[in-house]
Amino acid sequence: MKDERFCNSNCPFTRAIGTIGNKWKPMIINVMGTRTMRFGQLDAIVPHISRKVLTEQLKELEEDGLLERLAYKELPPRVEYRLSEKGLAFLPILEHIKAWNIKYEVATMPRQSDYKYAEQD
Amino acid sequence: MKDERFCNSNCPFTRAIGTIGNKWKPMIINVMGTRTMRFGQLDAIVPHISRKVLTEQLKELEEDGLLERLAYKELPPRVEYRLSEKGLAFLPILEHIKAWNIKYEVATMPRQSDYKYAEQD
DNA sequence: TATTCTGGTTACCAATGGGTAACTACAAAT
DNA sequence: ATTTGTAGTTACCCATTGGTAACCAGAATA
Repeated sequence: MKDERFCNSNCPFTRAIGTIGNKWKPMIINVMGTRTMRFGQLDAIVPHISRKVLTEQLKELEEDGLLERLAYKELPPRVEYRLSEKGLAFLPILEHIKAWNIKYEVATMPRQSDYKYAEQD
Repeated sequence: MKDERFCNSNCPFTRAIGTIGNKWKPMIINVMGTRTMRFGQLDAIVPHISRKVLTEQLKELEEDGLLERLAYKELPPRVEYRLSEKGLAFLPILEHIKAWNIKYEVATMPRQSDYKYAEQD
């Protein structure tokens, strides 16, 4: 859930953090990139996320205009998600974060045996 | 607390999100900017934060090399915080986020009567 | 007939996040 | 002698987050 105190702030930066300031949304946006993806794909690719949380976060991202949801009236259902113009405009920021981390990170690298989930990159 | 699953990822982006992917750290970094600030100042200026949470987040930011802590051996104690090179390098990213929000935000503005706390900006 | 497939929703429970208030040390000021 | 001021720490407790598993529709497949 979004923090209403932040979203109701008079500061645009505070409002931005209220909107995308958690760990799940940047992960989802980064995974989607310019692709159109279905719910099941996102569930499989976004690391460590559960269906419940994915559903919540996708709903909020749609409400905030970061992504578009296309539901096909088929059975079994098919739903496709893709970033809106606003969402796409956020991608370069995520690239900066990645570059920043690569440049400055000093922490020890994880052992190969430490990770169990497939991730992009 | 940081999410160890994220911080132990083999993906640099995921690790970055594990490090700064919450709402408090971007807020603290943004408030500090290039200034040197004392604990009490941060407590007063960072919106909605409590001393307990501020303590935790400052400790993690220091551990992750984003800021430096200077404790003077005086009474009453004086502690000063300022961003490290790594922390300063994160500021442009926050500026991008602010600009992104100003450009794309469509949500309704808060009524003046809605906010009670002084904030910078 | 039973299973599979998809994109959810729901109930239940455990873990985490976060707020408040009290407490600390000790010097300086009142 | 008491209050003030700083930068926390701690205990206690409530609220939020998040995980798991079960369940749904309804057509296609075996």
